[in-house]
Amino acid sequence: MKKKVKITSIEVANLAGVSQSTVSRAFTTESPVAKKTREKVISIAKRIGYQPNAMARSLITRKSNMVGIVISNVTSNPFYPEVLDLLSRKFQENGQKVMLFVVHRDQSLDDILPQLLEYQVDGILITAVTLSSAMAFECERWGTPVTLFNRYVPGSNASWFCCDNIAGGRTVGQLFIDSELKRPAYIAGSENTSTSIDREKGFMEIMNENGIKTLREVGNYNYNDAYAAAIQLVDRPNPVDSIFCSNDIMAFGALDAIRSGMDLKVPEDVSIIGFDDIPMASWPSFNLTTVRQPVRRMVDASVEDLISRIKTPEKPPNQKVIMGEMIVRGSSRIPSEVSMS
Amino acid sequence: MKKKVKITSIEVANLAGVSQSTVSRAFTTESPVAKKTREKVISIAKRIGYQPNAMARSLITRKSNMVGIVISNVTSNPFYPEVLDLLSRKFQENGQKVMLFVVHRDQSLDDILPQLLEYQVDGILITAVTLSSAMAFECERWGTPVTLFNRYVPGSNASWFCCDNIAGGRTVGQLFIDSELKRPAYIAGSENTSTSIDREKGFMEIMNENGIKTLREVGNYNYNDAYAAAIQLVDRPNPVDSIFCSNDIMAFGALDAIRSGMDLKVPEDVSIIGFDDIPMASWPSFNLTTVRQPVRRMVDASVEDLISRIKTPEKPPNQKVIMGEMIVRGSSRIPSEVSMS
DNA sequence: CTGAAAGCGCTTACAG
DNA sequence: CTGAAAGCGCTTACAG
Repeated sequence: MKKKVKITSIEVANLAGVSQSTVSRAFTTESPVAKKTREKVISIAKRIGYQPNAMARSLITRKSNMVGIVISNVTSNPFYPEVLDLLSRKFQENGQKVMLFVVHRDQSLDDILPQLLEYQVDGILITAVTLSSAMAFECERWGTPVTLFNRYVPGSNASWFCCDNIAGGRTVGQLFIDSELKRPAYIAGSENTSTSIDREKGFMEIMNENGIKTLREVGNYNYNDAYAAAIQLVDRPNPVDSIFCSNDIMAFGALDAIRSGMDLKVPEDVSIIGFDDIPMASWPSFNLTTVRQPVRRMVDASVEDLISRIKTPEKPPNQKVIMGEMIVRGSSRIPSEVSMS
Repeated sequence: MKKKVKITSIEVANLAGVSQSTVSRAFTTESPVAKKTREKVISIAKRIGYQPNAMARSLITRKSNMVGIVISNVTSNPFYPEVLDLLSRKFQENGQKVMLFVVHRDQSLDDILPQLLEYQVDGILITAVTLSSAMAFECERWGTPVTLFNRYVPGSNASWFCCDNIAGGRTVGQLFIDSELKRPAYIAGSENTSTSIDREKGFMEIMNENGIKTLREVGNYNYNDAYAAAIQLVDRPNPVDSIFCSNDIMAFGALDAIRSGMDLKVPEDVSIIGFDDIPMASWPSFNLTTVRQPVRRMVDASVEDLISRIKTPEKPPNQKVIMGEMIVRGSSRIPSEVSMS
């Protein structure tokens, strides 16, 4: 490969017979340059393959036009690739470049955020990862706004946007009750995530209000653990007749466990409801009743919040909960079936 | 949010009673600094929340320690989130930050690569996207190495690493033949992708060698199109008895179409084989026979190639094809069944 | 509208 | 081992 020869604005200036400042202005839309001068500069630049160096520009303007996205579970839950796709598209539309970090179980945000700050990102969007309040403080000290997607940190001044997980859990509980299901269970995601905790909270509230006892297993937001958990719930003296899984992937595991593992029928023997409404939920193999997360609105809200706080740093953070929607498909008994029988 | 007050190395220098150069050296492992001096500087830096500005550093060192990843299909094929996850992890382990671009159908690489170059990325990794030779030239002119993952550009000096798609297609064809299937079909991915073209090529070679006529539909690498395509192939006078789908997601569509749509049996009526071996392929709902792409080896090879060409720009590009592995599950008839019958 | 000059925050020869 | 100084490639007052 050819030796890297950097072309700078000075060379363009020489070729165009103008000063370096003028070349710089030609590349900034708002700067005052004679139309003819700009055209000449641009055409020479194109010819010799010149483009302004974004590092140098960021250094002097003190904005990088980069945001950091921190995400996890890209591989274990198809919901997050979609979130990432929408987020990155929306940032691109707003002229922000994306510096990406995919977090793994063994990694801590404490190692990642400093790298983002070092690169002077204008803002940070965190999804599917919990932010410690120490790190929240660190970002605040740097003056870098942080927005959380589907997580929250009480008492920090990060913005956050969540699906209304408690309300979602309640809706599922109510549907079970309306369908006259008597032995419900909850399969939790990862124990320490607010999403799983809040969905469980809403679900249990309804069950308690109706005096219904509920079983509980942990599925860690993955297919295999949920598969095993579902077997536990059904392969017992007094088996469960309905399972609420904290996400769709686990619901698929439960579904497969009930049908292939236990040779029972869904929804006749067991009703199953998930959470997310990923595209696969509507496939005939699953046909899953689930709570649809309003991804698009959550993404729009998060990105707009972050961008507006980048523009106006004194803006206070936003914290909003957005309603999901129950999507009834074939994996759960429905109230009308009950009344018809 | 508090006003952004930037802390620079000068302030650390003043507090520590050393020069700014010494502060800089304290943050560079190889630089000569007295151990005590370094410790003092680092501790003061930590206290006041100082970290070197990566932009300024990149400007002078002429390396950004950033690579660009360009990807698409993150949402439509679970194979790519996994690729992205592994790629970004591997780059992180090598101290490279990742600037991410998710490409959509309406977008062209021609708009994206200049942004990457503007930000002075040290190298570019492109996956699931085709690189025009004009753009390949543009990167070469900038001296930025490019590595392709599962794509290739003939005649450019980009590196590339592909699964052996032709061999994979041949293996599938051979399995059909060994299983005495007589009416095979191919469901193509997106028409202009080398992956789909090469898998088809290998498959058709075997069929031609054995004088077997083959049907063909297009599934555009997505579930719904493949579902429709499978119906076409089966709901006809002389229906197909085996379908090779160019990826797993399409195989799921075909599977659901055959079972739920047409009420036929897999593999008794129709054998179905996919390509990728995404995690879902082993779920009981699908239990899919498929060709496993050696993702890990492909990722390792790509990242190592790119990093070594960043370090040593005069290195010639590598272009390698890596063997996949046939994973036989329940969605296809197998030769032994035939011989037993 | 345009140019000369200062400065963004670093790294790194050069000299001591 | 340490400091003073040049310079990375830009943007942007300032003056004309």
